[in-house]
Parts: sequence; C-alpha cells; structure tokens
Amino acid sequence: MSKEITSREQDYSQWYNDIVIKANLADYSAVRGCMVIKPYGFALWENMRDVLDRMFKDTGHVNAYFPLFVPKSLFEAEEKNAEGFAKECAVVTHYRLKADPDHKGKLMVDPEAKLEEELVVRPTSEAIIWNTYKGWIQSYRDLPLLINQWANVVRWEMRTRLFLRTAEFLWQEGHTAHATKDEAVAEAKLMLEVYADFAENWMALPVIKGVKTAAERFAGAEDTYCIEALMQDGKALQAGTSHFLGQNFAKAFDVKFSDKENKLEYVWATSWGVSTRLIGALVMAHSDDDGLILPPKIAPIQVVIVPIFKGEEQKALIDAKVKDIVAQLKASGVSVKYDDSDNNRPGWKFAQYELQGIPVRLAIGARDLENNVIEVARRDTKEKKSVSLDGIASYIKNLLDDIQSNIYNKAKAYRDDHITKTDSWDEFVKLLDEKTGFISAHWDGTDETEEKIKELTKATIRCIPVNNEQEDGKCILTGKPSVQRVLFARAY
RNA sequence: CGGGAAGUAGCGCAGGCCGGUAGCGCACCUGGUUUGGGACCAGGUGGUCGCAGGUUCGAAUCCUGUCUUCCCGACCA
Repeated sequence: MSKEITSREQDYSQWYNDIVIKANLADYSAVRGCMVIKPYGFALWENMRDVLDRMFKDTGHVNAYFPLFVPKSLFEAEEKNAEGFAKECAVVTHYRLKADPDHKGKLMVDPEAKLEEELVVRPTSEAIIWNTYKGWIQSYRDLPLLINQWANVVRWEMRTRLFLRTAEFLWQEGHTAHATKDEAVAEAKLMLEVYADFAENWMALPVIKGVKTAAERFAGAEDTYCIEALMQDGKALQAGTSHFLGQNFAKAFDVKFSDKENKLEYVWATSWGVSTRLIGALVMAHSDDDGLILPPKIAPIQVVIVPIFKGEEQKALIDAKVKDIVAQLKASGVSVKYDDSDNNRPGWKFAQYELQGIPVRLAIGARDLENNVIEVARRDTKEKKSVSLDGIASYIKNLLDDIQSNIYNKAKAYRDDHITKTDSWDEFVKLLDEKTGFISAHWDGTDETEEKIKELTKATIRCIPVNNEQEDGKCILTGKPSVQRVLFARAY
C-alpha cells in the first residue's frame, strides 16, 4: 500500500488529487482555477496530442491557429452560442497598467486605456473562425474546409478540479465547412469515430458513442455527438464531443458559397474537440491505490530499469549489460529509462515508478547477470517474473501489448457490468445510489422530464447511444410512451 | 458565487485559547556503513509563520481585509 496516496475507498476525490500531484502530472498555481502541467504530465499530453494530430491529418484535416481574443461583437453574433458561454467568459477591458500614485511600487489599471470594444478570451473559437471563414469561402470549390487548431481556452468555472475542470485548459478544436448537410453530418460522425478509436485503442478507455439530448447539446449546435466514459466511482465523464452545427454559424457570420448551379447557399458546419480533461479520465479509469496506471501506447516512459548492486564493480557489470538491453528495446521502438541514480535505493524507486504508472519495470542485479535473466514487473497486475535476457526485447514488446489490452479489458468489464436496465423508478433511484454507473431506461423525450429527473436524482441523460435499439416502453418517471432507452448517470 | 475547513522549512504537521528566542518527522547537505520492496548512524543547512493593514513595549498567536487550495452546494457543452 502506498504511503503517499489516499485509498479510493477512504476518499475517492482525494485519491484522484493525490495521484495527479504525487505522480507529477500537475501542480496547483497562484492563479485561481488554473493548474501547471508538469513535464511528466505534459509528456503524456504530447503523446496523446501526437496520435490525435496524426489521426486528424489522416482524415484530411490541416492545422492553423486563430487568436486568443474575440471582439465582443463577433462573439455575440451567434446568439445561442454566446448565451451558452456568457456566464463563464473572461473579458479584457483595458490595455495598459500604470504606477499607482497612492501605493508606491504598485500598479493599477490605467482608466485612460479602456478598449473601445471589449475582447472576450475565447471559451471556444467558433466566432473568430467563422468570421475568418467568411473571407475564405466563395465557391463550392473552396469546400470542404477542414481545419483544426491546438489551443488554450478559458472558461471561468466556479469550481475547479485538476484536469477535469480548470479555468484554462488545452484542447484541440476542429472547425469544418461543407457544401451539404449530409457531408457535414458525416464529418461530425467521422470525428466521433476518430475520438472513440483514440479513446479505446490508445487510452484503453472504453467509451459509449451517442448523441446528446437537446438540453445537453452544445449551444449553437443542431446535434451534439459524444463519447461517454465511466470512472471507477461509477460516475460518467464526457470524454469528447463532435457537433453538427447546421447553418447556424454560416447564417450568423454570413458565410455563403456558390454551388455548381451558381446559386448562393449557406455552408454547413461542424466543430469537435477533446481536451486535457482526457488525462483526468485516464487517471480515474485505470489507476489503483498504489498510483497511476498508464496504457503503454501513450505512456511517456514504457519501461524503467532499476539496477541492484553492491559496490562499483557490480554496478559496472550491470551498466554494461543494461546498455545492451536499452539498445535492443530502443531498436524495437520501446521508450526506456535507466535509473542508475544513487540517490535512492531500489525499493524507493519501485514505489515511485509504480506511483507514476510506468507500465513495465525491469530490475537487474548480480544474481540475474549470472543466470542471464532479468526481473520483469508489470504495473497493471503487479506480477513479477524472472525472464531470460535472450529475446528480451520481443518479450517486452509482447508484454506491453498484453498490458494495453488487459487495462482495456478490465475497464470494459467494469463499464459493461455498470450498464443496468431498469423499468422501475424506485429501482432507478436505488441503482444510482448503490450500484452507480449507467442506467438504461425509457424516457418520454421531453426536456421537462429530463430536468425533473435531474432535480430528483442528480442524474442526467448522458447520451442516446448510436444505433440504439428501438423498443416500445414507458418513461421511467412519467409512464408516457417511449420508443427507446437512454443512458442516465451522475456525471463529472 | 453561498456554507465549511486549511495555509508555519521542499513535503507532512505541532505551537495559537493564555502574545515574550519558531519546533518535530521526512526530504536536503557532509562523512561513514548500505543497496533483491519506500536503509541506518553521526553531524549540519534551511522559515520576513500565505499576503496586507491594525491593536500592543512586543504578534505565528488577538482583530480586519485579501489571496490560494480542499470539501459540500449552486453553476457548468
């Protein structure tokens, strides 16, 4: 049991915070609601970003960068979107400070330097981007326009949590323009598939693809698609969203194109994003009471090697052997760190690297050298095994694959076990409190019922799964007729 | 933004009521012994007690304000 980390049973929230801090993913900062992403956490984000970036490019997208600031007049152009974000916008009103005459050595906002028009710090970039697209799109030959940007955004949250909800966060936002509705819908669905692929095959995070109800939909969208994941405390977490925006932004920003018949039409739009919140999902989906557990495919370091020795002579022999092992692993594309620092003893290192979620640990001492073996410890199951050094690289490669799928299967088994069907309101309430997870129940399709259920239970409709089975039934709350079940859960 | 708790050495905490030389454990430095699951001995370094005011001869301690964090709530794509 870790000395550093609160157990999940004792305090799940504290367990999460402990892991984020103690595994060196992030740190608190002097700015309310904003965190520092530390090198280890950022390396993880870089790996995730690189994979996603390649997936975006493989589906025809290119990167660009748009400004951090959005003039208020542009921001408010698409009314629903603006209203949706209005309450959490940071706004720049002045452009200069000056020495404060009443407080020596202090600065004050210069009242003379008020901006003509306030600048909204982007909570998302639809406005500035669609204002720009207006100048880029004239003809159907300019379409589709498939652009992504990696950026920071600011949402002035009242209550923040490391990675899960911070005032500033990093993300990517794709913004595409299309000639037809069908093509835009297809794009939104395609990117949902990309996100699901990334979550499942790289993050080992099983997700449910679905569509949001009107109440949960992105402000300004016609349809919001999402991937929903389940955390170990039974709460759902939205891990990514993809929006079909219809012609709402095209109309708000007057973006028209000439089609083949030379008719002027509004373009069709999508936007889609995932953020550093995914790191929070990763932590909460896989980790245990000893610390972080990372899927090998995105772990910053896949293998750490710890030498165990008495005296410099042994150390030299081990160094020579490890040098060879490191070369073999690197040649096989495995990222590896050799920790031969003398600051800490092996036991300390073992605990530390487990806390940081490094998938595989190798320990090697004089005894192993004699027998031409090495001790292999896997983080996910904590199994240890002595393995021959002959063919060690391919053994490790296979092991990393096995760990990747084991982590996924474990998360999936938990998730699948926590999707419960019910047709009884009493059971619905009981399940939310006791079993937790997703509850599959009939809903009459109205905002009022959804809102009422949220009031009564704090559960929201996470999504209507794609390809949802159609089945006649009665609404869990009102008893009114329903044609399908939807997934409810308490959520982050 | 409302309610609660916290902030004293890098980390974890004591001290605070009852104002009077700022302490403990871990970490760090030096030396030595060690090294197969968070080593041990000895000797050291390190703090304007979150910040700003106030009360007082004197404030970590009392008062006011403020900042940051955590928990609960409201809010949140």
